[in-house]
Amino acid sequence: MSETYDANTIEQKWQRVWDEARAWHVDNPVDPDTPDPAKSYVLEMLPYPSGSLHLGHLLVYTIGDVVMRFRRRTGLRVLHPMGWDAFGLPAENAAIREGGHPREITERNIVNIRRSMRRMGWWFDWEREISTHDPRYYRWQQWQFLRFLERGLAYRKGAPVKWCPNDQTVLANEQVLGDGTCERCGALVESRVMEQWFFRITDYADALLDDLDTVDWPESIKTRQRNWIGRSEGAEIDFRIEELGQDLTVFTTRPDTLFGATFFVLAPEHELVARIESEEVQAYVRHAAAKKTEERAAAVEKTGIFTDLHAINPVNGERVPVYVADYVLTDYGTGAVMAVPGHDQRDFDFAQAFDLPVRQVIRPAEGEVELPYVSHSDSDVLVNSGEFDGLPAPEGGRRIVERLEQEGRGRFAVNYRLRDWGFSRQRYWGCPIPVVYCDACGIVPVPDDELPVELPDVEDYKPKGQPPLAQAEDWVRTACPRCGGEGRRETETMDTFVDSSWYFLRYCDPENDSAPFDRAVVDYWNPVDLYIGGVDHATMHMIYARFWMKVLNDLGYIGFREPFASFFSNGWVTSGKTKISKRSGAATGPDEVVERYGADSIRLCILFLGPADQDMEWTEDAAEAMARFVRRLWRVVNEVVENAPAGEPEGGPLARKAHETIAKVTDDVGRRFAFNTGISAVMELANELSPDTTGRDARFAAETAVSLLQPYAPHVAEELWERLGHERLWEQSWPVADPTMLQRDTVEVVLQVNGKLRDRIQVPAAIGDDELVALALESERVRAHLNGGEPRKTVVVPGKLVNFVV
RNA sequence: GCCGAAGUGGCGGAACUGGUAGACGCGCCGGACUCAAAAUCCGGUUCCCCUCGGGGAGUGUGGGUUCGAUUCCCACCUUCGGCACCA
Repeated sequence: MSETYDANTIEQKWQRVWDEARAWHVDNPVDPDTPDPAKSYVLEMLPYPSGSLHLGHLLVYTIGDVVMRFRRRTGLRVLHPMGWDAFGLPAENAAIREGGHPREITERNIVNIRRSMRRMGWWFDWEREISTHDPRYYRWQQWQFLRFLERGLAYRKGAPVKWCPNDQTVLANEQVLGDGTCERCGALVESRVMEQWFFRITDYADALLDDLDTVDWPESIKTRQRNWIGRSEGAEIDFRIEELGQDLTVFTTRPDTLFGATFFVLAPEHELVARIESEEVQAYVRHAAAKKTEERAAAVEKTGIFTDLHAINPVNGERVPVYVADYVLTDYGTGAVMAVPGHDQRDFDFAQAFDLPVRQVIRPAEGEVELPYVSHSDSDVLVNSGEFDGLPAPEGGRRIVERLEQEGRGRFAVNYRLRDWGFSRQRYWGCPIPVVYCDACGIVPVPDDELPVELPDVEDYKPKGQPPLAQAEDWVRTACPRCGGEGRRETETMDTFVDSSWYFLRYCDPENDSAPFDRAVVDYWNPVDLYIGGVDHATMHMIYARFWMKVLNDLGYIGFREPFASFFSNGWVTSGKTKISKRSGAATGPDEVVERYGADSIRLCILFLGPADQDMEWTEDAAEAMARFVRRLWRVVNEVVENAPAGEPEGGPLARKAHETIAKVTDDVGRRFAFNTGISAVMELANELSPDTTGRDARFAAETAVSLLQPYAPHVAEELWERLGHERLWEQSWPVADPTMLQRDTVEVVLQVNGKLRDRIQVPAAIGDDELVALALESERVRAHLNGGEPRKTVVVPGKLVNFVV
């Protein structure tokens, strides 16, 4: 009897061995200019270094580790790095709350998490580790920002921004939740106009949309990005405001309804509205602007006010009243709409409330409908539309725009939901923006040779109207790089999404101190072959990173346009019905469960819970079950070592089963990412082994099970491999199923009558159809169900079944 | 409203291109070992009926295609997710 299984001892032993061998490291190629079909870049989204690992981390990094180990053993050269998304609010808030410097808190967390990661047996190339708060990293981010600035891709403008009164910072639209609260702290978000830094991501809207066709991502993720970009085709139409003698442009996707425009509406935030002198109008605007966006959206009753202005419909010269109403959104289109109450529910509601005319201009080819008629089909025709009457609606719309185009009063246009990316933050713990404000020269970039602009220490991280960096007076006051006069540094910092837009390039060349990276090395490894992470980053992070790559490509720094060739989106891990995330905190600490069950069992557990791309509920029962399996495997393999001789397998049933398992696991892990069924297959093979299984096939089956389990449970696999008399399993080629072993001499054939299973018989695999049918008809059970009659029809699936139809 | 994904035992889930539905695991039941318990091992476990040979039903619902449908088609219901007063 061998000693009992002790996870901790074994796991620590092998982790030492791997570290000594630097088994997790991969060198850059000697000749990066030669493309290498055997290279593979496997990357998981880098973690935010909060206090400790959570269950979500357990899943992502275990998936990545399993894929990486599998790919290595199939002969690929795999890059699998790790780094820290170290800047950001949580560390800063912790510093405000508990004192201390965000840097100290962050670096302490990094030490903890790195230790936990090694404890899990995850192989990351620690010689490539980076952290976004390291000046050696953000220096090159500043450098890239300056390149963007030179091309006008980074710019400053006053814009209404979402302002979190609690965090005292601007939020991206994406960081405001659906109920109008702050993603981070839950406070109600307000609207403010501020000078902000923006990246011109909207220039890339079409490229971001089109290039989705070139990547291998789940369709649902692509759809989310498409929704996010929100492209709609339509037309811009100029309405002359009679009293001001000025044109106002509206965007519409329904130019075919232009003749039905019976009034005109401006959003309260529209710049024209501010110039209206009427006290009544201004009172309404104040009232409307004070309302929260979501209240406005929820309101069924339309409110608004007449402005005394009139707009001239360019298509028919009609003079229609101009209203201000909060049902028109400032964020979409131009913030002004032509209202077509006959064919839009919102406009209709407003017309009813304000007693405005409703005109039908679209009619279904057959029959009448009640207004508003908002659905549309290709068979609809235009009515009450002058010379365009009788045209099918889509064509009519086109013709209307074409005519307006000739007259210079309209044009075909595309509108996007996507806004430019506002990336400045009024917070301390972020990458400084390397510009200087000079009264004489304006915005002056910091010269490349003065980078990095290092983040100075400040007394207090709490923003009080102005960014915390403003306190560092000595740092803020600096000579203007252009004229040498008095200048002031930018005190805002970059959104952390900038940090994560290019980190995967830096891993390729982390030590480079003359450039962000060497182009040849980056082009060798990239694009990332498999990116793994949560759906929560499907829009923001993954759109920003795609944008960044397109810009770098346009500027000639990289040779590709898409960062992530394929993407695996892992599910949410919940525990006790609460989401495990950095916000809600982990209910069960992974560190404790690892202590209790061992890393191998936990790795198996998190993957066995269910399909890795679906949400799953963490239970300790599963950890218990996996620990039981590992112990059983341990015992059984040790028994095999004692009882079963080594040598060529004999090709019996056990060897065959082993080969079948190889085929199954290879497919599950290598192609389908079905980690749970891969584990099941190994368990099934292990179930065939028992204390009294002997013979060379038993030995072979045990070796196969251990070898196949290695990506999942690397420590115990390595230990058992050694006990089976071999060395360095991690360097062994992945086993290949022998096709001849997958074929059987005899096969079980199912016999059906009218599609119902009636019997099973063993027949030679090579049997002919006629012979098989003859054998099938000998079955008593089949004959009983044929009731002595002859089958009307016989279907034979060779090697599988015979179906008699009566 | 539009778009996307999914509905299978008591539970998590399997079934890759239409071919033995319920792999693997949990839980439960029975047994072995034990003074006892834990641990471990062996057997059983979709439901209903049964004369213990079997028989019938069954993958959200209703239709369809097919010798045969969890898988394909149509309609519907439910759940989850994304987008949305988008003019």
